[in-house]
Amino acid sequence: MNKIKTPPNPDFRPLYVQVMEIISKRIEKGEWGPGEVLPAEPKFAEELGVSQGTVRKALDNIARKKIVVRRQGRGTFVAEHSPDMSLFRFFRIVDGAGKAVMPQSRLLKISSSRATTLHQRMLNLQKGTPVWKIERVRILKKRPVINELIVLPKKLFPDLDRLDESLPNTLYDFYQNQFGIFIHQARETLSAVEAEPRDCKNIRVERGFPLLEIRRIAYNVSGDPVELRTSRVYTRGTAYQITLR
Amino acid sequence: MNKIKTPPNPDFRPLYVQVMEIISKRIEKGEWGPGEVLPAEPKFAEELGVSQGTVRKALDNIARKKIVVRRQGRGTFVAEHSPDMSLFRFFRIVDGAGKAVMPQSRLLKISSSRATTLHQRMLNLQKGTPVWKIERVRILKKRPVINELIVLPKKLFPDLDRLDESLPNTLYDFYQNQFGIFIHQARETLSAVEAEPRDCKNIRVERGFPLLEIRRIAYNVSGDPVELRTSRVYTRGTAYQITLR
DNA sequence: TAGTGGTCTAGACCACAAA
DNA sequence: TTGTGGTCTAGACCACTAA
Repeated sequence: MNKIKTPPNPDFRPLYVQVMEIISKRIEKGEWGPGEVLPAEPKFAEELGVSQGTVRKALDNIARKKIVVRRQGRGTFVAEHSPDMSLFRFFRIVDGAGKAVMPQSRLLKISSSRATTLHQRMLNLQKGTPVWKIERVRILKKRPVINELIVLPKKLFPDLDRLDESLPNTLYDFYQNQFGIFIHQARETLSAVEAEPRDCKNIRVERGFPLLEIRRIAYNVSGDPVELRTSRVYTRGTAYQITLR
Repeated sequence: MNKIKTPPNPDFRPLYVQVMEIISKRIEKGEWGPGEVLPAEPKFAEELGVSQGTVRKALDNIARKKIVVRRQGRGTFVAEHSPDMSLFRFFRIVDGAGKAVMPQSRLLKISSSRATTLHQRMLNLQKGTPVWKIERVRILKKRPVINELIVLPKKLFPDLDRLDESLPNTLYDFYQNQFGIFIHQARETLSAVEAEPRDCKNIRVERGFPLLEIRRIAYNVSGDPVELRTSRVYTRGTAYQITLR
């Protein structure tokens, strides 16, 4: 390592920030996969020529960004999705009592298509790039409540259609295990819309009924958009809930 | 200080957590008001009988919770609201381009009332407790887009009606300056609803038009609910946007 | 028992702000 | 110049995990 710790330091950002960047980049490159253990703090300290305290501060910060998980007595691990945590981290739908719920999914169709102008802009794609379209209905207490359309670039999700039988309820652990794509952040844009014919059919409401439309763009660890998801939600007995701090 | 640092430590939580709690409580009690400077790290360290590093860790954590603000070379200050930051922290409405916007407000009415069953449950009040009701319309580019109803316990906001002329656009800095109430957190529940007669009049939509209803409960630093706010938003050219991490 | 992360200390130097 | 928070180090001990 000659990039850091050549006193006087040629890079004027704090050492621990540089260490954060080095380790984050190595995780992004896949040097350690989801769930794998990283070298211990003293190893990093020696390798990078800084004190263990500095490595600790760097790793603590990376852990706060949920890129790694620290476990006392065991080590520091690359974060991974589990069906369980998906529920709380990216899914904000609650029932009438304010409890988080995870509706079951019924897959309608996986089809092959090309990026529209909307997809281009949202997913940062070239015009006409091949994409997958996944249509699902999500069901709560035997009632269909969400009409869901997911758009994915084919390039990142090769042969997705062959896996349609094994498509699980929570997709982000599936993306991680099948395609090595870790969803790290998402931006959601919400509006109120009228039910269209497709909604009427899938979630059994009358034409024009007010639905909550959630448009989500999901990003990987590098900050590139990876998934575009549009959910149209029936909000009688369900709602979208979030805490602002 | 005998609560901490009497080796062997009778309280088995980490020292810095105990220090966090002590300082937080003293802020809650109002020992230092919004914007005021706290004692310096070495002062706290001596007073509490711990090292400066432990105080530092405690204050860093309190700062992450946005209860204090740290300024290099100046000191550590109790957090305060400004009209500017209100925009980004608790107001999630964006325009068509995804830019944060702050609509202007037009006050319709401040009235005196008593807590309904809903208010009781949401604001943790006794039945029939006196409350204020503030009705406002919020305007973006000369178009009314949000119909807003705010419910506040009278006890916490005495003589609010006398201040109706000076009611500003952003209320949380007003609550802080006029009533010493610092809004620290809020929970929002969103659903899609049909426009009611009142909405039709205030934001000029037809009966039944889909609106985004945002129901917000705002909490003070102690975690007690303080404000109940219902906003019904016209979402053509505006939307609710949030980033999940 | 050995190795991991978690806590705590003491002390040094730096960057920044105000008097 | 003084005092603040920010960074960095070195070393100690603790709590937890796995072999």
